[in-house]
Amino acid sequence: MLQREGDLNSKAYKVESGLIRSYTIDEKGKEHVYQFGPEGWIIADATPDDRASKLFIDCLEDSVILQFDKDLNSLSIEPEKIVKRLQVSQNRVIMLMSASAKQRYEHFVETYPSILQRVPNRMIASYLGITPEALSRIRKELSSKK
Amino acid sequence: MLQREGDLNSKAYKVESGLIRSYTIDEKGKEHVYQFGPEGWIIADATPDDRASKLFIDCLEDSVILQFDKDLNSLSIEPEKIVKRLQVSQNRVIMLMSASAKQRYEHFVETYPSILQRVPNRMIASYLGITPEALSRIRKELSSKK
DNA sequence: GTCTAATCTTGATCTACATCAATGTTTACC
DNA sequence: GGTAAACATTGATGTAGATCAAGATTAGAC
Repeated sequence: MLQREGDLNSKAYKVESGLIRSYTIDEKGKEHVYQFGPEGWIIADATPDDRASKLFIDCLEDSVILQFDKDLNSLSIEPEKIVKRLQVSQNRVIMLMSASAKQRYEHFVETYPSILQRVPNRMIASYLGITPEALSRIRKELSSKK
Repeated sequence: MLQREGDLNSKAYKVESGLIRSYTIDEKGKEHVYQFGPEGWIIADATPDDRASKLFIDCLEDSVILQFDKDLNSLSIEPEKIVKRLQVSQNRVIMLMSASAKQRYEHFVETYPSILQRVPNRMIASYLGITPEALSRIRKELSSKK
């Protein structure tokens, strides 16, 4: 566990090896995966530094993580990385608003085939914004089609 | 209309006055508002510059817009603005995944009270990821509570 | 290996929101 | 100021995906 909800929020985590994730827990106690972070990715809570963090961050595999301050002046985070994250986030919003659960799953499979192998289905479901049961049925349907 | 889906995607738009919006149109022809841009905001499609744009951008009011290249080297966009947009986007994803339509509407009302006055309800609905009918019923329910 | 706990699957039922259709209400333009 | 078009509301019905519950499978810990 690298960071909890409510923690001070000034750190970013660069994944050297392994796999981490960031997620929220809602009022019903349900987890919602915001992001997976495989090797090379930087994971951080984008809420302002002086506010309490909204995200939990933890490791899904044995990992080597570089922790550093995310303040802008130090420019410790490359701007392209931020823009890249914005791309991902924009895409995610559009998918959540306009695509069905099945379409979102297919898109995930195409976009992150390697992550698919490495995390349990319930976390994929959580990332997609659906329940494990719904994902199971989608997978069944897709596999029978082939 | 400032930008269409499929256009080359190297521009950002700074709103001096007025109000603009970015949105997608899905395969069924339905609009999905990605962002509203009131005075002071910068609106751009975050997809890579060399790819075709996924977003339409147009004006909702008579507006004065500054258009400029969004390439990073020129640093024409202040980094804080990008981080700010990332915050908004992260929040949006979390809301879409974990909150009901009613909660999302209440959050919108608190966060962007001024925009509420300036755009038709159907665009608010679109931003929230629901239909105008659903929004109408939510509003009815909330107003009767008071 | 065996036992326990986590995960995945399957079925039955429920619900939030979508869709469709009709009517009412603004808005804007000649 | 009348009239057409856009927008908002309301009701009836449909549906994707949630929830609940019960097995089946897999994976770690000893």
